[in-house]
Amino acid sequence: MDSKKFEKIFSALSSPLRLQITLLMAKRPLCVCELENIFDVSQPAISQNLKILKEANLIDERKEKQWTFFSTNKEILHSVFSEFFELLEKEDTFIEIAGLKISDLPYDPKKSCEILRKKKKL
Amino acid sequence: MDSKKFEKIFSALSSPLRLQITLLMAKRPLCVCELENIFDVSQPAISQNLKILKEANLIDERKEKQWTFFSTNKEILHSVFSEFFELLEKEDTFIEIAGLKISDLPYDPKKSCEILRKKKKL
DNA sequence: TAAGCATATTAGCATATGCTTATGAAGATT
DNA sequence: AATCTTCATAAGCATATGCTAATATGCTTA
Repeated sequence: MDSKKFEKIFSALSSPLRLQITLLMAKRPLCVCELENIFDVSQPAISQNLKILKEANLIDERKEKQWTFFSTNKEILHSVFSEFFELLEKEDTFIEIAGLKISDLPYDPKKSCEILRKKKKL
Repeated sequence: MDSKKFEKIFSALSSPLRLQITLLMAKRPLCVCELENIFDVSQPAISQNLKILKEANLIDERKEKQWTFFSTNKEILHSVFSEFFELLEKEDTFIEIAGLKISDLPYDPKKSCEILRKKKKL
């Protein structure tokens, strides 16, 4: 299961500044010079954080005259979160290290741990 | 706006290990000794990560005999993510540092930045 | 072509994070 | 009671993160 996408998005949204920026940019597009004044941080801090949001695929950008306007891509946010919930509800999960599915594990920790430890030794 | 809750949850889910643990525990309750064998990390690493998930309010725990079973609280996940999307769609947002709403900002960066800079100096 | 503005990038630094090993505490088992 | 087992906590360390100041890039306009 590839969860890099989720990690990137959750990580991008885990910083107070980036979360606020994301919420603001969901209302309307904003440029770096506006954001730098709205939040009291340096211009590079804004650019760096926008880069992280961009790499998480969370924002759109559009150049207009001398400015670059950034905005939150709410559609992607919605679709990724939907995917995440599908994964949460998916009936079974493969346990890579042990080469078995979670449904193969007995409910008794004594037995399940023994199975897992054996698998690990191989 | 209080966004600590969201930061905590996003941060909790931003680590590969915690994300995997969360997905597994969504399928069924698991104890520390099982998790420590499923993922190849030390027992304290599991406990510490469960603590972070617990502080984000993402897991339930239940003692049974000598074990403590942890499971993902999917209801809370759903409700918090819903709240997050409401916040995303909320029509207006207050810009604390400038003492104004985002809808008060003109669309022209030249004007908006000037307004913001003035507000900051006060 | 030069100057000015918006944004990106780099280097450097302080703090946060995430693991390990060692140890502690509480309940279960002998 | 003594020992195991399970889980939590603490200390220590390496790496990651997030800012600032300095600098570069690239576009716009005089």
